[in-house]
Amino acid sequence: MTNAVLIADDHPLFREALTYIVSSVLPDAEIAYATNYAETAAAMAENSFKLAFLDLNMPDSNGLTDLALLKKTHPTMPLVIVSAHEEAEIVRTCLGYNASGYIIKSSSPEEIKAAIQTILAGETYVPKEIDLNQESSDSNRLAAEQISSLTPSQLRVLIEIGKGKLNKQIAYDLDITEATVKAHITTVFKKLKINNRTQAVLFTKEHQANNPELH
Amino acid sequence: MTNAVLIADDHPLFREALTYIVSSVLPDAEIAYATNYAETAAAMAENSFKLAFLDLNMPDSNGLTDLALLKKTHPTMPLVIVSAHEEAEIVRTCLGYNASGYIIKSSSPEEIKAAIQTILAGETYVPKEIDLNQESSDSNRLAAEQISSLTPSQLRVLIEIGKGKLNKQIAYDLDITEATVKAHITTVFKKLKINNRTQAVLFTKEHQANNPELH
DNA sequence: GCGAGTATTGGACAAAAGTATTAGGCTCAA
DNA sequence: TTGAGCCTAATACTTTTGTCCAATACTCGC
Repeated sequence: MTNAVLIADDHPLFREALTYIVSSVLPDAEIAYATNYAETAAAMAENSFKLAFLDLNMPDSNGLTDLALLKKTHPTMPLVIVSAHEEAEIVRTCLGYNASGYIIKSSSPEEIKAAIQTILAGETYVPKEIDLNQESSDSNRLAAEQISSLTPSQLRVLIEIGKGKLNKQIAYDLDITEATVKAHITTVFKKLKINNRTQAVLFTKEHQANNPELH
Repeated sequence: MTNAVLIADDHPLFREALTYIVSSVLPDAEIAYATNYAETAAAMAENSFKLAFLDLNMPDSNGLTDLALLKKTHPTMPLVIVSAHEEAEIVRTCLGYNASGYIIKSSSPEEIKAAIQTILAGETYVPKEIDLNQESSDSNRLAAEQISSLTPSQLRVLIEIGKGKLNKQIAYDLDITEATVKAHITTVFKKLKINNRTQAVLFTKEHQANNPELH
């Protein structure tokens, strides 16, 4: 069991504040940082973290598909979403993707500290003002199920489609052949019940964690 | 010169409130209503309005592309955006698409009344707390220029692409042939400096009026 | 009326997307 | 170790996308 903690957030001030709070709970923790999604994935591939904080609004973030992929590739690592958004539906949706908790950035240090302790104890944490008795909307739950049913490779391909890339480019960037890309795409379309890549783009955009229309 | 005014908004309460205010300024105005984008376009095709209020967050709205298309097809009609968003950048962007004004929904009735009077006098109105001295971001201004350079037909096709439709479906829905659709698409891509339809979807999504990332 | 810009369409073509099928190699759990 | 699921890949094929070129027609301002 390592002592490492990852903080993935593009705001320096927030990273610093969170570092301070984490240190107060885990004085001997080694804290690693990521300031964008690429660094986050790389850090998690190299190290195993006891706990990771993740901002889904980093510049290169792909929203909930990122969360799904990180959870698929590191199923046991507790992943806490940190975000400025306070909408209950967004919080519920993140939990639907198996996040271990959700911290609102404007929370007090005391509350964040309590959140960390709760999560380290193996429980999930959400701000007390969020009503979890109310269920996530049908469409959001369905989307969460569909995205969670994708394998890591399928998620990676979907994310690249969401950037507007050609199959050829995706193959090059993921270091696989175009035939493999196509095979994954066909499976993804079936699982998401869509027919073409423009609908795939719309699907991912509708399920960005920062989509205020998340209904 | 007609006396008709159009209110396009999907919130019944807001429509009612706005009706009341408009009546106080224009007692003999005939007020028409639309509760989604399709009705809005239809109403404007049938009647000529002295003034139109437009909510860009209606369920079937395509954001700023809608605004651009309505302005193209009805260049002289004063079009006022009504929105809950208070971000200055969004306001500036709407003005970049030649809206005649921008009303924040949480404004007081007095302020809205003043707004209407200003616009009827032929001037543009923005909430006084919005700083118009600061310029819209380069990327937003460029996008506004690019979208404004599109012809009505090109805008219509772009909007349909943004819904994830096939060329064949677009042709059917717009009642033109697939050859025409393709011709428009090729021109749109050149004007927007993009290469394929997934990038077109991303382009329109980035320029929805409700995009909080509008930077 | 003339010319410019726009809308429309067709045909031919190249490129990309997408499906179906098959198959080898891999890991992991039963 | 056997089977299930995943990743990979190739082949063959159809459909869709996108470009280029050419042409007709309409409208609007000058």
